[in-house]
Amino acid sequence: MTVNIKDVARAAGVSISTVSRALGKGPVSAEVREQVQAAVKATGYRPNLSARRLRSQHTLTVGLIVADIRNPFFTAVSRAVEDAAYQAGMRVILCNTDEDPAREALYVRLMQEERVTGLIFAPTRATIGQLRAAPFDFPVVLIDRAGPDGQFDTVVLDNRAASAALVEHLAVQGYRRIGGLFGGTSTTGLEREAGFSAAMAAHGLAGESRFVAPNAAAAEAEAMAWLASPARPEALVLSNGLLLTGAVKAARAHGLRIPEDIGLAGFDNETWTGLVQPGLTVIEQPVETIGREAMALLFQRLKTPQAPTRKVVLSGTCLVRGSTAARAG
Amino acid sequence: MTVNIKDVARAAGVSISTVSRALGKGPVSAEVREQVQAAVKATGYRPNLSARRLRSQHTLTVGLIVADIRNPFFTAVSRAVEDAAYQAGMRVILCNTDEDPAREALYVRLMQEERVTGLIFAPTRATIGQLRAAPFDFPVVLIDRAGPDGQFDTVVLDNRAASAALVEHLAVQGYRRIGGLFGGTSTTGLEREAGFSAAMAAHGLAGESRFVAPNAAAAEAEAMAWLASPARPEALVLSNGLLLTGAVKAARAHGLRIPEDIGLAGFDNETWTGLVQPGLTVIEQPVETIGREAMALLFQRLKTPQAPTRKVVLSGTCLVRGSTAARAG
DNA sequence: AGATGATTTGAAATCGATTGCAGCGATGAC
DNA sequence: GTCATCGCTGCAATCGATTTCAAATCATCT
Repeated sequence: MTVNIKDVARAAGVSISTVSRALGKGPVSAEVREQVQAAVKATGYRPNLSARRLRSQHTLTVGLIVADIRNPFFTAVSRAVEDAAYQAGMRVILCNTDEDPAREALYVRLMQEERVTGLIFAPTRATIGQLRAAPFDFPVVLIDRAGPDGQFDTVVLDNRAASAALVEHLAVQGYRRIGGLFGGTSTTGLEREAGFSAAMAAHGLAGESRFVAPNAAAAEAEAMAWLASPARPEALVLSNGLLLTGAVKAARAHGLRIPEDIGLAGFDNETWTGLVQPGLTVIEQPVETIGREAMALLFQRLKTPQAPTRKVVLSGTCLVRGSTAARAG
Repeated sequence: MTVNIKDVARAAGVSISTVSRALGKGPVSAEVREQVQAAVKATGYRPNLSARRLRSQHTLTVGLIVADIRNPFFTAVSRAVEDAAYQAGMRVILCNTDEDPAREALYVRLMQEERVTGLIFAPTRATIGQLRAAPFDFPVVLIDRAGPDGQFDTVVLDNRAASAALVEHLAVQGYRRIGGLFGGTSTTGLEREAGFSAAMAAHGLAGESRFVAPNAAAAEAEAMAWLASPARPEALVLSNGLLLTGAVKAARAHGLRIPEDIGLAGFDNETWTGLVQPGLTVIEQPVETIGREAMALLFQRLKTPQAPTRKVVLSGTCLVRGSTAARAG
C-alpha cells in the first residue's frame, strides 16, 4: 500500500491536520514544519490528488478538445496551452475528436465528469449549433472556430481578412482563374471561403470554391481531379496545412510545375512550407498566442465570471514565397 | 452546486448504493434501473471521477512523458497511445520535458501524485541513470530510449541496424566522406552513432560524428559550420527529424545542391520529407506500432506483474529517395 | 405452514485528503 | 490576579462515490 497522510502524521508525531497545514499554507511553527518535511522524506509520501480534489472541490484541471493533435496547428496550440497551464499549477486533459460530433459529445461529458476548471474547445460546425443549449458548470473558451456570438469567450484568426489577403496577393501577381479548397466541417473553413469569395468578387475575378473533409487524403483526391480537368485553375488557395499538403502532392503527381503551371497559397506556416522549392506562400497563424490567449481568457473568466464575453481576433501574417511568383503574360 | 449521487437517489426514490449499482454492473431489477436512468437524465447527473477514483483505488489513468509533443515523432506516438488508452476506457496525462531532467523529475512526481495506473516514458540519458534507484508503485514502459537492461519493459527501434542501413546505402551510392550528426541527450542518439561508426568502419570509410542538442536550431548552426569547412563531407546522416530539418536549412543557406554537393539521409519520415525535391532518404519508424505496443506492454504487465520484463525491438524501413542519388565519379 | 435459497435493496464504513471549530498554553493589559 | 488575545494544534465533519454486510422480499419446495 502507498503511504498516506496518516502515516506521515504518525511518523512526525503530529496530527493529520497539522501535516496538511505544514505542507500547505496553514500556520505552523517552524519546528513542526521541519519535522513534517523530514517525515515526508523518510516515508516517501506523495499527496493523493484525487482525495485533494474531492475534498477541496477544485480540480486545477483544464480540458482541451481539438480535432487532431497530429495537425501541426493544433500541436503548437496545445503545447502553448499546456505550458501556460502547468505554469499556473494546473494540468491539461487532451482529447482528439477527428472532427466527429459523437466523440465531441463523449469528451465533453468526460470533462464534466472530471469537473474541469475550464474547457478550451475547437468544435465542429455540427456541435457548435448545440452548444447554445448545453449548460456548462465551467467556463468554455472556443479556439480556431467561432460559436454563437457572445455566448463564449473566443480566440480566432481574422479568417476573412487572411483569405482576402491571399486573393489580393494572387490578383496582383497576375493570377485570374483561382480555385479555393476549404475544410467543410468547421466554421473556419466557411469563413475562409467567405473571405475568398468576397475578395474574388471585389477584384472581378471568377473563382470556384469547393469543400472537402479536412484531411490531406481528401484534399489530394479532390485536387487530383480538379487539376486534371480542362478548366484547370491558374492557382489554388488551400484553407489549412493538411489541404495544402494534399494539393502539393497532387501537383507533383500531375507533374505540374509550381508556380508556372499552378500557383499555390494556403494557411499554416509549417516547417516544411519554407523548405520545399519553391517555398509556399502561406498565412502564418500566431499559434503560441492563440494558446496563451485562450488560457488568459479562461483565467480572466474564472476571476470575473459575470464580465461580458470577449472575442479575441488575431490577424495572420502573409508570408510571400515562390509558389505565387508573378504569372507570365 | 452540481448534482451528486444523493440527488439522483432522492429523485429516483432509492438508496445511494442502488444508484451506484444501477449505473455500474451491480445486480438491480430492470424496473429500478429504468427509474435510475430516468432520474439521471432528469437531474443531469454526471459521476464525479475524483470521488470514484479515490474510493475505488484505480485511476484508469496512464501517464505519458515525452520530450516535446511538437516533434512529429512524439506527436504520432502519443496519438497512438491515446487512442489505445481511450479505447480501453483509460485517460492519458501528457507532459513535455524539453529534455530537461528537472522537469522529468517534476512530472514523474506528478504521476505519483495522480496515482497513475502506469507510465510511458521517454527519458533523457541523465534521468535513465537514476531510474534504477527510483521505486515506482506502478509499471513503467520506456519508449524510444532504452534504460538499464531488464528493469523496465521497453519499446525501441533497432537503432544500430537502422543507422547501419543508411551508411550501407550511402556507401553503395558512392559516398565516402560521411558525417553524422546525432542528438546528445538521449541513448537513442548514442546508439545511432554507434551503428553509424561501426558501419563506417566495416566499409573502411573515415567518418566523423558530432553531437548536438536535439533541436532544429542547434543542428542548423552546427551544419552551417560543418558545411562551410574546407573538409566538407560528401554526405550527412541526421539522427532525427529535427536535425534533418536543420541540415536542409543549412544546405539551402549555403546554396548547396542536394545530392550533388551534399547527400542527405536521416531518421523520421515526416510528411514533408517526400514533398521537398529531391525527396529525402529516411528511416521510417513504425510510430503507431510503437505507441500501441507500449500500451500493450503496459496492460500485459498489469495483468502479470511478475513476468520477466520484455524489450520490443522494432525495425525501421529505409525509404530511398533522391537526396542520396548515386554520386558521380 | 414453514424452511430454504436466491435476488434485491439499504445502512454504514471507507478511500485520503481539507477545513471549521474548539482547546490550550503563553503573553500582555489592566 | 484575572481576563482577553494570539498562535498553534487536534478533533471531527466533509467531499461523492464504491463496497461490504446484513436485512428484506419473494418464490419454491417439502
